[in-house]
Amino acid sequence: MSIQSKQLEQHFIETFEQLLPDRAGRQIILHAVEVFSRKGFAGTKIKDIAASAGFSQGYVYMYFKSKEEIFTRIVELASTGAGLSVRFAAGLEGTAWERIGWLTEAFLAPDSLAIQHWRLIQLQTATSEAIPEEAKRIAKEKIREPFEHLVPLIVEGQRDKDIVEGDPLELAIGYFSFVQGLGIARLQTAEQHSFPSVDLVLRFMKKDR
Amino acid sequence: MSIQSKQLEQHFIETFEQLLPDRAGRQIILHAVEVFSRKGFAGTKIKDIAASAGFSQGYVYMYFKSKEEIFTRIVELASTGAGLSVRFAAGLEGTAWERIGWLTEAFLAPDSLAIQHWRLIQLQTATSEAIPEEAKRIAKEKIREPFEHLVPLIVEGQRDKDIVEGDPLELAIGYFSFVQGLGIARLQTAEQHSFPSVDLVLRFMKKDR
DNA sequence: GTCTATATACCGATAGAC
DNA sequence: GTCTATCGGTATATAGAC
Repeated sequence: MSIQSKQLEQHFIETFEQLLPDRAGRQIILHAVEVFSRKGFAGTKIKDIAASAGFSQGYVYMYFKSKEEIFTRIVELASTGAGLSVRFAAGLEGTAWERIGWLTEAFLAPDSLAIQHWRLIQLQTATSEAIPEEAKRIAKEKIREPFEHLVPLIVEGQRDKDIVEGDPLELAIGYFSFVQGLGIARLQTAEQHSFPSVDLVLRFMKKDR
Repeated sequence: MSIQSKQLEQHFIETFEQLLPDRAGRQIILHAVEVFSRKGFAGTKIKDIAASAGFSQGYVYMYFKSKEEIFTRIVELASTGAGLSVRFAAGLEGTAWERIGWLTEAFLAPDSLAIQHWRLIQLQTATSEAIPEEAKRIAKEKIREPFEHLVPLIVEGQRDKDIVEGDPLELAIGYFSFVQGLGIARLQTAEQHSFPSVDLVLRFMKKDR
């Protein structure tokens, strides 16, 4: 794994460290992310989160006024983090093609399970109606950010003759779809070998050689 | 849209027509697919399904003994259908590359919303723990089938020099991930233009030209 | 065949004890 | 600072009415 993609993962983790509340509230959020990502919003009981964090059921309400509030807070963090990751990658030293490669490497890393959990939350937010209205609103509002940082990177790569010609937004949608799909596939397939490499993933947008 | 991918869609629909029960049971299943796909297993109330199908809440229990049974039955149908679609595509007349193209076309068709709903159920089954144990078991058991039909097709495409060299299973995982990711993206992005074409999607596995 | 009414259980949220 | 007890609402599943 490259130094740059490790930096990216580190940046991702540090960003959340800052945004998270202190003490018990932090424990609750961190465990809630994990439980929500496995069971979904409706399938998660406050008792599950409390048990996971090592507290009693009622104690959670000392820090959050409702299940909705916990979920909405998490969606806000996840949505912000997605945009920041891409922005950080875009700001690294290197060609556009290299920077996209590092970003992809970080996204596909099998051991960055933390990132996977946050992405599962985003997935639910995107596909399920049974989540708080405010969470939906926030997610919808922030979905543009990753695209806003990736599209200029793609345009630069096209100028460098590394990326195929065509609508940069179409390429960006293809990119995030592919990466998102692989993140899901990684969770369901047991076999970690035979998993697509960064080079194979980026081949769809690589200019003919 | 090609004749072949229309045939594929038609085959998909007809397959389910046969597998579905008669009369009210069928109506319940069809509406349950739609509601489950929008709200998830835990987020769906029997009342929602009943209301959607035009029945009272209690009436549903004349045909199914529990919510779990409805969901499990749907997962079984969806899992079977996924394998059959790929098998049908593999059996069409044409080169391996053409057949993969038609399959992709059918998968990405924006108007085949029925297919999208079935796929969302599969998505939930793959990513959520808050679903019936038997549904998980069935989904896990049947996930191999689409791969078993696509891998030989990829090998054939490699022999024809249309598909890049490399582990066919890796390419198959990449393919289904990409298509799955695009299916999700289609549901969240409003803009239907700027959506990746079949050619762009398949570019990642196309042999250098 | 279809609906209404209800038993039973569970969960989110609150209040009060230690 | 943390837990236990409980209230009120809601959902599943059943039973009985039309």
